[in-house]
This record gives sequence, structure tokens and C-alpha cells, in this order.
Amino acid sequence: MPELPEVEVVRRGLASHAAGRTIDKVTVLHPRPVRTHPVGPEAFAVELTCRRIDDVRRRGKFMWLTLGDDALVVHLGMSGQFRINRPGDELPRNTRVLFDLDDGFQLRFVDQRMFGGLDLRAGVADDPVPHIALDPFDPAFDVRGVAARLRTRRTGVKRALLDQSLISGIGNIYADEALWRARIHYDLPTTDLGPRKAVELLDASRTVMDEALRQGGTSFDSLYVNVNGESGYFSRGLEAYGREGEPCRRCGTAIVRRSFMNRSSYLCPRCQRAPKGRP
DNA sequence: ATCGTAGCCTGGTAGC
DNA sequence: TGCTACCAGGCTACGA
Repeated sequence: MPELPEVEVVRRGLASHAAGRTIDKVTVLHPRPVRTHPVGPEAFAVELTCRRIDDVRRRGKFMWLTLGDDALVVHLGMSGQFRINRPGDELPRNTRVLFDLDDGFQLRFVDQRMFGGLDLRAGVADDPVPHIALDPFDPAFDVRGVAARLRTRRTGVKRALLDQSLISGIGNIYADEALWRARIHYDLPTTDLGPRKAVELLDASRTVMDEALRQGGTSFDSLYVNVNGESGYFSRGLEAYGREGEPCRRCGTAIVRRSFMNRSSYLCPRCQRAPKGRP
């Protein structure tokens, strides 16, 4: 599932293959990924034709292609991909939108589950996602400030980590990894987290996502690949996520899986002790 | 204002 | 074998 490191890998691929190119033609094969466009898929295609892609930017899990003052906002959702191919190459099964570029290549948006989307927004190239907080890779990210805000929340720490209006880019996988590294239980009340520990957790989230980025991201299956169709290798670096029954690499205790927020949380029950009165 | 959750989606797999 | 149920989970909208 694409989280910050995976999205950044894709952003870099787009920056090197699509930035500076002009869009000659757009083909919408499925309307769902452009569902937010007010006038429909045909208008979406027309409005993007002949536009030049100036830059590819990212905040958290959102990317946007800048087209002059306008932004094509992209979210990969659960399974979105961008692929660079020749127009005649075989189309992947869940190809949704085609962009023919002026250098003879074709940019393809592929998305099996279609939680992702493409959203063209006028005049907001500098900040098309104002409701999304800065991510830990942003030079302006203020660790102490975010830690302070985190501690004023009245909720569990993992829920807060996943709140993209507090800190962006973290999804279920890297949340579990950061919590494992900081030895914190996912349901610890944020108010029980000391200032030093909160900073440690945020630092851990940045560190683990940085390491994942260096490995090309985390791929469990063909749902996450880069623009050339290649997988990342960080799944071997995961310490908690997906390791149910396997030994914690710190203490040897078996990693357990818990249901939380309608998803799975993986943790070491010894390193990450449950808060009092909770499972 | 803040917190918690239903619903959106498809395909692989477990179970019968 | 073929069917159903479940799981993966980020985000938005909405109710409490």
C-alpha cells in the first residue's frame, strides 16, 4: 500500500519521465478515478490536453503535477500506480487513464481498487491540499510542534499518527513500524505520552520511512511498483507489520496481530506493553 | 470543536 | 469445483 516512501518513489519517477513534457492526448478508460471532476471524464480529458507538466510535488501521500497555476492532484489510494510505457505496449488489466506525452511515451494510471483518484484543480499549484499537514520529510516540519499537538489529542497514539491533518504520509505499515521502534503500544492514550517520547516516535516515523525510501519502498505484491514496474525491497526491513508469530528482533517474543480501527495492528507484546485496562 | 466510523472499491484466498 | 465471506485500508462525509 503506498504510503509516503512509495509515493515519493513514484513522484521521482514522474519527475524524471513526465516533467517538462506536454500532454498530447488523454484517454479516460474508467470514470471512477476522475469522479471529482465536476463536468465529467470527457471535459477532464479536454482540459488536460496540450497542457505542459511543469513539476511534480508531494505532501504526505498526495502528489500533484503543476500545470502553470493549476494542479492535477493525484492520490494513489490503496492500489494506484503510474507506469511509463510505449503506447503499443500491453495494457495492464486495471488501467484507468492514459496520457500520451509529446516525447512518444505514454503515462498510464493503473488502479485495481480505485480508492485513488486524479483531481484537476485550477489556480492552486502552490498548495492544492491545504487540509493535509506537513510530512516528516518537509524541511519546514516542526517535530516539537507536532509532538506538542499530538499530546493534546484525546485519543490513542496510533489513531493520531494516522491523522493526516496532524502529520501526513504515515499509513498502517509505517505506523506499526514507528511504534515498534519507539516501543509504544498503539492504543496508548496520547495524553500519557511524554514530550520526549512523542518526539522519539515522530523521529522513528521519519527514520523508518527514510530507510524504506532508500530501498525503493515496501512491496508485498504487484499492487505497488514504481513507474517502470519494479518492486521495492523494504518488506524485508519490516520489524512488526505482517510478522505475526515471528520473533521480535529485539527480544524474541512472538509478534502478535490485533484488530484495531477495522484493520490489523502488529506489535511485540513485550516491547510494547498495553496501557492499563486495555488488551 | 473534536472524535469515531460507515462506505467506497476489486481481487486473492480461506472455508465449505 | 464453484460458491460465499472475508480481508487488504486511505480518505471523505457525517453523526455524536
